[in-house]
Amino acid sequence: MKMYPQNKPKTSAGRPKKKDEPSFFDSVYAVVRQVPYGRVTTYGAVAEATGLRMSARMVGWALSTCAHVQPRIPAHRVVNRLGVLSGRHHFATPTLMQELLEQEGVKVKDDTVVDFKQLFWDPRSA
DNA sequence: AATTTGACTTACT
DNA sequence: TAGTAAGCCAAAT
Repeated sequence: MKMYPQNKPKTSAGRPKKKDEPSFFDSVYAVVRQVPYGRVTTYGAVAEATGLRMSARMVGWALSTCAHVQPRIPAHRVVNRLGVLSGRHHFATPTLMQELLEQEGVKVKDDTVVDFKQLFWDPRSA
């Protein structure tokens, strides 16, 4: 059940196989990197920003690979549409994501971002 | 090569 | 109001 990629995906951020064809992952990374400090966004919003609109699942997959990608992606700023830290268990430690958020001034309670609606950052408003 | 799973979301029953 | 179904695309088994 370990769906973790042993090898870097050929479409990883660092090595796009096609120069003129930005991969889905690259787009995700680009968007997530644009998330301001102390703000959060959702998988759906990122997916929409990348053109995949509702394929938010892929955003999560892309972020799963981001852990070993060079330009470290602030994946802790990406939560599901409810503001829940659904991906916390994919970090180095399950509590890392929450701690990172709290470090940035984002209050997290019960694995959910407090005032998520206010802290939500829409990629389209970049 | 086909099937299953996955950091999700929306819509229908 | 809650539960179930489908959609999305890619990687792993």
